[in-house]
Amino acid sequence: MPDKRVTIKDVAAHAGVSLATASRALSGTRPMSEELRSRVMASAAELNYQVNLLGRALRQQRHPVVGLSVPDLENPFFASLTEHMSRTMRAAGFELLVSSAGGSVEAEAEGVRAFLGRQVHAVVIIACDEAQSAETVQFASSKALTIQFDRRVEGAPATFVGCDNRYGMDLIAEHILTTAPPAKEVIFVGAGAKSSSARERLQGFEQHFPGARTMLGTFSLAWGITAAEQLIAEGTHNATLVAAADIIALGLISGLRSHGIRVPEDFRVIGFDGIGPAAFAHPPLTTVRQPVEDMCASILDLVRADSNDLDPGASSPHGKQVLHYEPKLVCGT
Amino acid sequence: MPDKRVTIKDVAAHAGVSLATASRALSGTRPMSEELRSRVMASAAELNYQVNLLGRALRQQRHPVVGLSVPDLENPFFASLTEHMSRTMRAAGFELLVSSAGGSVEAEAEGVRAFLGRQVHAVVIIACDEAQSAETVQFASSKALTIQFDRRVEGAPATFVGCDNRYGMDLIAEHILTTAPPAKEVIFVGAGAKSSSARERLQGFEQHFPGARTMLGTFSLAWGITAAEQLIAEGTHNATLVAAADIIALGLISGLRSHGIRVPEDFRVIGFDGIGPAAFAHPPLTTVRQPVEDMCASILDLVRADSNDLDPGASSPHGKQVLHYEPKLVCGT
DNA sequence: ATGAAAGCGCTAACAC
DNA sequence: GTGTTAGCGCTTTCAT
Repeated sequence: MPDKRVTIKDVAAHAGVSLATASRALSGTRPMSEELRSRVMASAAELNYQVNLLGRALRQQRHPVVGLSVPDLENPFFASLTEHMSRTMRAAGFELLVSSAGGSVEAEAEGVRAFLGRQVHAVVIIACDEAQSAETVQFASSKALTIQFDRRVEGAPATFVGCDNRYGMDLIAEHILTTAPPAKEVIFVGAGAKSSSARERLQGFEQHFPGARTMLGTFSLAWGITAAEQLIAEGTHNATLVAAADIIALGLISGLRSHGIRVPEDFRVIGFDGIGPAAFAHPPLTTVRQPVEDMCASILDLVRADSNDLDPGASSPHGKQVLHYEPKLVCGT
Repeated sequence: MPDKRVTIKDVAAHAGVSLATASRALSGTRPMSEELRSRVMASAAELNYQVNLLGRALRQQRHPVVGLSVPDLENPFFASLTEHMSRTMRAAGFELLVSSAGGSVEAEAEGVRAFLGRQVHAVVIIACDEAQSAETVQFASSKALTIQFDRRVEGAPATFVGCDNRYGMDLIAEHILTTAPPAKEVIFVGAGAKSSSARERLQGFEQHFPGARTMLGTFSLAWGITAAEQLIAEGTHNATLVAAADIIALGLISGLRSHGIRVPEDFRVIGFDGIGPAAFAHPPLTTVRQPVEDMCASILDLVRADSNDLDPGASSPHGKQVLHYEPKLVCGT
């Protein structure tokens, strides 16, 4: 049964001091006599006092809260990004609000609106849809520091932090060309062009393998399985499959093996992202690992820079920046 | 570049009405002339006005926000629970705040404190540690409606919503005894007793297979792989492995197969939870699926009941309740 | 139907 | 070093 609400007023009364003194004691922002301070702290503890951050934020006109919008937490890559962001922000004294769009742009918009209504210091958004999320990113940018993460939308004036997908494909192409039998067919199993990452990876692939076959679905295990079955039904043998994401690659492997096809003997499968389970696959998946830690650190820097910006909009260039991080090849096979 | 802050005062001034009128027009809480209302709405739109939820919450002394604390988002079962909670709450008009503890009870405590400071209507917590999280649950209970989800701590006066782990083990035992060759050794691969779910599943197993071997690690893919390697190193052949979670089961399969061992021919593996990837394994993992949707709906009911409770603590019994949901066997093999 | 004003909990000027 | 007070943005009596 929750306590009756206890405010700083109650603490002050209990300690026999003024509100200001109680506030100063609790936030430790001003020097004061040790005797009073400890008396206030004792009262606070006794009354089970907990600061009301709403009141504080309203008064201070700022609070250390960052909102993160992700497309879908069932996708392990996004779950991992969220976990890393959570750690990074917490360590730096920022609270992280998370909203999962569950694949819906409407839900995404609603989540971001809620962030802004809650006066978050910054919005970090992994956009659901390259086209349809643009409005949401635009809107967020008009209200708070907004950072696009991993996926970019068209023409929004918000800084982007993500990995260099083209370069990642360069690494994969190089790996294939230096290790695979040249006769082997190379097939791209990607996702529809609803996100910049899907598009860039596809384009990167096409640049290296012009005319090669491409199959597009969604970033999901299910699509990988479906694609595998399609390939089997068509009688495809012995190909190198380049997946646009580890989750698709794992689906491919699962789908191939369930039909008795050997990986990597019959089919070779290569992933992208570097999620945990990829390393544990049998054999370990060859993939391109995104430098998630570096990207999170970069976002923190941006948030901090804006935080220190006492004259907002003056010194810091709020223009669009693009911060690309280099992924690294992780050879499994 | 963010706008200068625009408040309801600006809207009122722009529309040439009082603050009260502007507020009523925007929240639609009172009847008023259509002409004024539309004028206010137009001004709000023109000024790109966005309500400040901090001010509203402070004034109303409540807001429709629920905090969810999870142990670790890299665990796909928790990611899935989070995704489901997000959908459920959003659909019901509640905003969901998510905090991931990343396995640390300190981080968990910090996250929950932040929730409470933010005056959340309810706290839903999947406790990290059966013993060490007790204090945090206790504390949350003293400040807001608190619901324990999936994992329970010792002696906290907070309602619990989760699946009936003992019953789940009954189902698994029955399945094994009716389908496996009796000679096959049965081994439990679980997690240390840091959570109630780990403990209950272990106890459920021991009840059906007294004296059977048990191996305890963590709820992770890595532990499943390690356990598999340990079994192989010992020369174990042909056993039925009961994993305490799908994620462990998937690790076991991966570990076994990487040494050329066939599943399910040589070893049979059974999981628990019913996460998505389990269904896509090859062959599909036999597991016990938790009724996640029902559990989320149940939590929503509890939150709503408390929400409607205008005289808090009077009608609703804020005592400890235990709501068990029945898992269902999903046969993969 | 509309406006004036109080006040949610908190902190930061400003007095003393 | 401590107290008094204004006010952050909002809703909601209470008047009119």
